[in-house]
Amino acid sequence: MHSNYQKIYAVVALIPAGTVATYGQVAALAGLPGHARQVGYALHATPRDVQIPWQRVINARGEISRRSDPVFGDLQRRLLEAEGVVFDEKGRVDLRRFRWHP
DNA sequence: GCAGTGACTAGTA
DNA sequence: ATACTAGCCACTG
Repeated sequence: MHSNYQKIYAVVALIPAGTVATYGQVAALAGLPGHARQVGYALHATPRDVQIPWQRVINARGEISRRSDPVFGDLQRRLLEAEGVVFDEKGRVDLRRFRWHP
């Protein structure tokens, strides 16, 4: 397991319920500025035994990023809504309201 | 080693 | 406001 993945997982684990963080934000907090794409890749490759709130990481536009299997996007939105995160009519989150401020 | 890929982003039009 | 672009960089075959 790559240590950078562990750093990313550690940061994601800190995001409180009801808030979200962007890929770039997670990368920067993990000490890996400019590695936003790797955050997405790391989450995609998260082992089942590593349990982290992956649903709280969204893109810089406040929306859930498209992936190969859309079913995970639907799951992500439902998980966030269950935590109190509100989506607008275009499926976007107001980052001014819900972004995590560590 | 090289080329393709992707849960990204900031800039430009 | 949306659409496209270039830059990004670890992973994979």
